[in-house]
Amino acid sequence: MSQAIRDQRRDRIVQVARDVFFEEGFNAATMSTIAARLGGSKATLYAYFKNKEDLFDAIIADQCQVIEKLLMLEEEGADIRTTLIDLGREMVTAMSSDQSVRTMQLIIEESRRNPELARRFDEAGPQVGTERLAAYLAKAHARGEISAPDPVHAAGVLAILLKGELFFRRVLGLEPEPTPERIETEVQSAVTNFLTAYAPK
Amino acid sequence: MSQAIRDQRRDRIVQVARDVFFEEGFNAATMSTIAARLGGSKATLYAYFKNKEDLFDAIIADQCQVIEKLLMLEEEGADIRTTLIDLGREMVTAMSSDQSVRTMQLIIEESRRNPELARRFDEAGPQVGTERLAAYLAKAHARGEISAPDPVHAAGVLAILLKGELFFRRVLGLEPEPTPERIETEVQSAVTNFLTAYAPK
Amino acid sequence: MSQAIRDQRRDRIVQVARDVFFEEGFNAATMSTIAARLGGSKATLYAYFKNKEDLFDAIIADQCQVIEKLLMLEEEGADIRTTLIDLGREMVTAMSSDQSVRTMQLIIEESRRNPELARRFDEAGPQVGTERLAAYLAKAHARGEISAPDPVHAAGVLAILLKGELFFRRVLGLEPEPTPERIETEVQSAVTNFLTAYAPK
Amino acid sequence: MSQAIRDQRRDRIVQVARDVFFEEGFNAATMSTIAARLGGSKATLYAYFKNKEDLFDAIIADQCQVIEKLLMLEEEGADIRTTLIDLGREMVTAMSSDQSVRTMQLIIEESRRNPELARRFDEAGPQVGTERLAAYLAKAHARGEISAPDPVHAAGVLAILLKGELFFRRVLGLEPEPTPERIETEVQSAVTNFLTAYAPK
DNA sequence: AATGAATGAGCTTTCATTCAT
DNA sequence: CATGAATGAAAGCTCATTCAT
Repeated sequence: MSQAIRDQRRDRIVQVARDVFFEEGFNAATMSTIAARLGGSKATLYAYFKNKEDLFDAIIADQCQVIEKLLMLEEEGADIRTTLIDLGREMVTAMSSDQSVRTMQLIIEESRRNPELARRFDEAGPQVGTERLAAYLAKAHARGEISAPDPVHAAGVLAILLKGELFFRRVLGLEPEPTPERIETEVQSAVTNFLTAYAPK
Repeated sequence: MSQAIRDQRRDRIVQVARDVFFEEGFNAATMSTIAARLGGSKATLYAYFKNKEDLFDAIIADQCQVIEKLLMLEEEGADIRTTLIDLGREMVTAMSSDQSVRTMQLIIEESRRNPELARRFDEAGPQVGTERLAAYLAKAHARGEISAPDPVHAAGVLAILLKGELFFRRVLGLEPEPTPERIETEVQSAVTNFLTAYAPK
Repeated sequence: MSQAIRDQRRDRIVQVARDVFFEEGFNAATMSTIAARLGGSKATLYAYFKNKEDLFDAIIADQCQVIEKLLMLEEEGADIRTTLIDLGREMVTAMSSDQSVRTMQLIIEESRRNPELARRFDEAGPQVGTERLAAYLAKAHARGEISAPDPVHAAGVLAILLKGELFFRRVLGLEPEPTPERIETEVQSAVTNFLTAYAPK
Repeated sequence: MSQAIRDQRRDRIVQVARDVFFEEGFNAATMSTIAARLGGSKATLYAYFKNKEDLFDAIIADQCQVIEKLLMLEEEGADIRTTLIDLGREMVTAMSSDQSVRTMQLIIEESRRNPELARRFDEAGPQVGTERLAAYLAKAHARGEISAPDPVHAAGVLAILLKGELFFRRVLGLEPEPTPERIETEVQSAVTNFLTAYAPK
């Protein structure tokens, strides 16, 4: 019971700290700010997390889970174009969300200090997406709908076409979160290009 | 004359400071470290740059110029595949160099404080590359070598295919600087995909 | 009955706290460490002792009792040299034990904050020893075995000869606990010197 | 020239810090207090000493020098009793001065953290004193004035007789700095006892 | 113009101590 | 009564920035 309360409090800390880290970046965010925003004292923070770095890591881990969950949609038995568009929409929406982009930016800021973070993010986000695409493309290839003898590589190409310039500009902070319409356009274009390049011979 | 000496000294500061910022990141790099490495005093630094932020901005501006210069190669009159591979190799080499990647990472770290930096980097690097591709693609379309009625968009697609997963992983710190062989493979794959997708109808 | 339990619990606290204070010193020892080692909570500690200082004082008081008990041996009717060696061995063993030396070190660390501690230690340890020596020397003087018209002063001299450089170096942390052989040598030398200096005229 | 000023400032820091450490002990003394007393800022302190421990070590080193200087008196060609009294007076005065006693107390407080300090103090103070006594006693033995075939051991005995109970009580904080009269009494008593014990056979 | 020295402000972290349960 | 959680206060240390020379 007490453990439940502790977990609940811990979650609140993670939430608040995430907001502060998102707003200010790792260095500019101070434990004082986080404690103040929490309405508690710094010492309480340290009762839950050994140090600032640990707290930060916990937040990134949490974000990785959140992002992983955004990629859970099951593909339907529709035709390949519709399916890829559905999968693509989901991926683009997830990866270009403020949540995901800001996480990436923080990870990049800290990647020198802790390269492990980037690895974990990659496994929870981009790689999960690419794997799911690869699985589907393998089946599509088997069904003769596309010609992708190396489905993993093909998935990489599709993934990058989906991310596109948009994602790149997002990470640089040059673009706001895209509207669903914008996402739709990007995804359509990406899938079209992909299907043309990988059309069955 | 005194001005020439001043400019020379300033350049040296920029050089040294760039090394330190690259090695340590914006926050971890201290004015003391830079001054020590320079063999001068901190006060001298402040005689040339109003503050740390200013110095950093100057370094990014300098890097933008450097990167821009890396993209100056003139395309030859060879066939389209060869030409695109040449251009692509140049772009990928430039964009995935430690120089460029580290610059991007620093810009991302500071993008909240100064979004203008990202804009300038984009204009000096990625956009220059894409524009040159667009110009060439327009001509190729006119010659009927590809079907790209919107050459700017096509250039965006080619650009992203060239950057590929590699570039993202580079920025996340997950990959070392690629070998020329690795670059060659990536470029070939990207150009092949592009030419298939944009083949003349 | 409840009081008995309380006393028992208190004793355990004193024991554990003593270990921690001995290992870490007053400042480095934290109430958290003590509570953790105790398997209880800090608040419990405060139910038994008003504050850290109080707890420390209790430990020193306890140590004084322990040390006092080490000096309880009754001297035998043997010849003076044998008797002084027996008494001396006991004193040196007691005073140069880790227990006693560490206590002295802690007292010295805290002597500015609470000079009373040193007084109590002195009364429980060194003074007790000296008094017993004085009592015996008075009798020996009466029996004409030595010439010590001021037996208290003579006892002081003997005491210091017994402690010797060894004790001094022990307190500075320059020597480990002496072996029985080492003690024997020191005691013999001290008693010899003493008996020569205080030989009956 | 600038170095001279730096050294001067450093000396002032050592002086002030010593006072604070003497008054408060290592742990209770804070860098803030020292800086405030200095009229400067903490950062200045850290420009001269890497950290608190370093500053403390410098102070102890300085005190060791001071104490060593107190033991520089050259013994005269007077008779042995007078000479030993002169040497003894000097030793007791030096070793029981507040300066020396407080230094020892601080060293004891820190001896667990840095046992090296105690060693250096021992070498600068007590050992120097004992060595000088040993040198003189060797000569006196050669002249047949005393019987001390092992002059080093004899010097140890004399040294401990000189320090006496007084010194131990000083270190425990039980006695104020002794008056010259008190010192005289102690020294006379010690030398008398020593000369009786080591009288030529 | 260049420098060595100085500093104010602030950061992370710790700890003795106290409540609410 | 015992406890887990919370905290105010402070400590050591750092750094961008500014003077005095």
